[in-house]
Amino acid sequence: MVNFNEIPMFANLDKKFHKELHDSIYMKRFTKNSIVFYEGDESDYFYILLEGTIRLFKTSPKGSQVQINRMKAPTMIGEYACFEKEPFPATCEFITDGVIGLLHFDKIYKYLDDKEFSLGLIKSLTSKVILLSSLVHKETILSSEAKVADLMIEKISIFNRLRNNEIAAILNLTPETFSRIISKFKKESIIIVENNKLKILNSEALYIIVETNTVKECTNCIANFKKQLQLEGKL
Amino acid sequence: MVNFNEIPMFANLDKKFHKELHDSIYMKRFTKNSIVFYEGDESDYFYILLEGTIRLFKTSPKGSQVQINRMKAPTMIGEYACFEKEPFPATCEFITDGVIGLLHFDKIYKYLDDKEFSLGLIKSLTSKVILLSSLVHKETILSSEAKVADLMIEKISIFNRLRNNEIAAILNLTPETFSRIISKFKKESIIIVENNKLKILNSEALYIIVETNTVKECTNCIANFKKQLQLEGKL
DNA sequence: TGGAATCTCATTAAAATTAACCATAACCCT
DNA sequence: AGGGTTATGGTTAATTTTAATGAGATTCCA
Repeated sequence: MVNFNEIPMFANLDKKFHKELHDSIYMKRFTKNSIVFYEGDESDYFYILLEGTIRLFKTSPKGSQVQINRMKAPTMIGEYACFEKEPFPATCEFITDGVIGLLHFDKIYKYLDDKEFSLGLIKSLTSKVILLSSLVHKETILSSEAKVADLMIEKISIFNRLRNNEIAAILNLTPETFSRIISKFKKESIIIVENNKLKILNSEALYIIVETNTVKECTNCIANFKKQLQLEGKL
Repeated sequence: MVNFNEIPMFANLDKKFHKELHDSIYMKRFTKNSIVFYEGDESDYFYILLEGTIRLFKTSPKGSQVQINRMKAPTMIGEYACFEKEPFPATCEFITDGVIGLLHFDKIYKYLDDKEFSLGLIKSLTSKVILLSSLVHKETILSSEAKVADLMIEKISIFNRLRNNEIAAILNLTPETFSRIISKFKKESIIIVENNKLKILNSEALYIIVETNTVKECTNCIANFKKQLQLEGKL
């Protein structure tokens, strides 16, 4: 049973449409790792993620995956592709089990008479633009180190929730590169791991990394060296 | 004098609004190379490009520019940033002389009552999503060679209209890399330049480059070598 | 008006950088 | 113990950076 009040786009849609929505929406259940649609597919349906988490990714000719983003229910997927009658630019895969609601484009068109619905759709689209534009920023401006530093600043919780493999995928880095960067940050005393929780010791350094795209080799080396000498009573 | 019928978003807006638009729009003239707004600026105004051509680009910490796209009048610029109250993700610079119309966000909000206007705005947003998603594709999936090949397939005219410098900027390549790729394509007899016009000799090869991301080193070398030998009568 | 000086753009080569790729070892946990 | 995960070393590929050069155009001024 779908509660449209929970879905931002439909929440403010005139209630008279809700009954009709219930009748015209087609529900489909997916298991973990199953594919909702492939990059290049076309569709006349809106995909509404009602339950679970999905990820969108592109596949390069060599087979490597570039992750666009992860999305949690409730949200709309690929609505612009439908509006523009364009093929999906990415593959959609479930990370968990979940449910997708399918709604034919023709229905949507009718709802645009409702200002609140239009506004909801516009909001949904603008948030996609923001998302893509931040992706462009990450992929074109930030170096690998800056990507990691940026994620630490923005969403430190991810580092304690997900495996390093998955974080690397989110950042479109190889696990090796990611691991090396983490090691480097530890060596620089920018971060530390205490009882399996990552803690930021020097957030100033992280900001500098994001802004300049580089970690100065051994920022704290001299300071550490002095401390070492002090401990040994030589200073 | 602005003709709103020429601007897709306003064209279908109820005519009763046109008079009001004329009164509330603030026109600003720009010269070539002047900046409309900088990456990070915020604004409560819609920017409507009425005359001329602009380009949007990001600047990396090292000072290099990543071009997002070029746009010709008439079009809307950065409408999503305004909707989301987000800073502009890129700098906007005039390539030619031109005119921008500024319209306060509050006005826009009112026009959303008009379904055609909403739809126009939605269209404008979806086209931005498509644009960004194709940019993501170019920057994350395509190799340098594939980028050039792709542009040759999609818009050969650009190669005869713009300087190599500018084409390189559009593709976010250094002029050197771009030049090398062009030389390579010539050597591979994929393209040829006749009276300053670039012509594609082997479009099949271009498609293969885009799909596989690589030019097989000297695809035609063996064939050419055989031909050479035949000409010399040694075969 | 001719020609030197200056600029811009294009090309080429060599060096440096970044991050992926490959292989292998270490590490955990259940 | 063994599979998934993480770490690390060595190598390679792609592209940028730096530098040098050339080819046209433009300016400037005697």
